[in-house]
Amino acid sequence: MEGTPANEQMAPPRRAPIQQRSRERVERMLAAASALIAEQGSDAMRMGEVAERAGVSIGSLYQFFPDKRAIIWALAERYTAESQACISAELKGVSDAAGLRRAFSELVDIYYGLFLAEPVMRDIWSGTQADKALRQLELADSRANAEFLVAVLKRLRPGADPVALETTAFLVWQMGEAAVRLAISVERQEGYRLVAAYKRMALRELLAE
Amino acid sequence: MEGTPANEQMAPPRRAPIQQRSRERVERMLAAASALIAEQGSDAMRMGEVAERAGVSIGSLYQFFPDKRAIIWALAERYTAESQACISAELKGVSDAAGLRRAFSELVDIYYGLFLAEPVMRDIWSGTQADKALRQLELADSRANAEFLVAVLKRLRPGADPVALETTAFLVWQMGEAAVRLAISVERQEGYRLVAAYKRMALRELLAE
DNA sequence: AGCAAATGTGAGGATTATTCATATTTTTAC
DNA sequence: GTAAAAATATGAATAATCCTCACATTTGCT
Repeated sequence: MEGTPANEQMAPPRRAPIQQRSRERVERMLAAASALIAEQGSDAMRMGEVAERAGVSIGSLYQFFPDKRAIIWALAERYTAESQACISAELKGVSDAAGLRRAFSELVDIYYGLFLAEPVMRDIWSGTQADKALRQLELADSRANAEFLVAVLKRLRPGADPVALETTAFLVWQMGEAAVRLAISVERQEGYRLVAAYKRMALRELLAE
Repeated sequence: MEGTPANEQMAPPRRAPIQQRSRERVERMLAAASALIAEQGSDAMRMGEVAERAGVSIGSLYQFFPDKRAIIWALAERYTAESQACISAELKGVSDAAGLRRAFSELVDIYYGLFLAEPVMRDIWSGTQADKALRQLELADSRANAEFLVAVLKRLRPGADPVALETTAFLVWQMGEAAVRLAISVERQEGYRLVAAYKRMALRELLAE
């Protein structure tokens, strides 16, 4: 599934690596792409350079990735899968307001920290909107994460309208992504303030009514 | 100034149109670009096509715009200037909570409506993050707009910490842009709910404490 | 061994942003 | 009014890249 965004308007699909050999080579390709993105950004990443650094031919690259975007998509998918697991774990046991406060604050900090520490993630997700497939992945990810939040909210406010909870959770989550992206693109000091303000704002909404 | 983002890492600057003749031609270039973006998106917009549709040579295009991004930037700048005037007018006289509620709600509706109605704006601002210069323009715009909000907040809450107000206003504004972009990329029905939820969330924050 | 499927290769096709030497028009200087 | 200077116009040619494809090699299987 990796490297093949299930999406309309995509390039012709490629074969998935079956043999051990090709699986290892695909790993090298992704590693090379990751390194290049970290160094120069995904826009400046050249397919020829990825192939060279991975020690494979340009043809091999295209054997497994239909086009340049697919490589970036594959990297993005790994990040989302990883963070989704983390989010699920953090929110799993929460069942009261204090617990939500703690877990939510923790999550935002982790997410913010990830963006600060991972240039690749920063690059990929700041260019999100330009790419239909990536945008789709982000929305799906956000919805999935919002679900965990909805589960918590249902425990906290059993009487509330489920649709309203969905909406709130989804919105809060997307606002969080936007807030973190904003925070990393301003001075560190101001970034902290913005993230803190977001936490207050989000928790006020989540715990209100 | 148009067509020349004041920014690092930009292409060599071009001459500004001085004579009547060239000013009209530049207008035609921008109109052609706008039409093409509306039809196919800025990514699919071809420089040659812009020139052809504007009835000028490809060389003339590059006489006034250093590169493709500069054309998009020039269009974006017009939108921001226009909406900034609108925002300023709407918030100018607000001096109580009820007034803020009304004006803010109005502004969000206008902004949401603009995005729904203007394919060019939608295209440009959904690709924002990918382009450094555009991102810069967006942040500057957001800060400017937040200032109007800060002015109102200072009237409403004279005792509050100015820095906190700045932070809140800036964050709320950016969240608004994110919320509207989110709203237009989901089903209409859900979009409405999300925008409404954003309004509640933002106003709760703006009027709190 | 021998066949089929999977994988590997890199020169070359195709597209497109951008440049530049040159021609034309407008403004300015006298 | 005229000549020099500045502004503007042009499009063939350049350059940079993504991606394809026809053919070579390796692996898995019987």
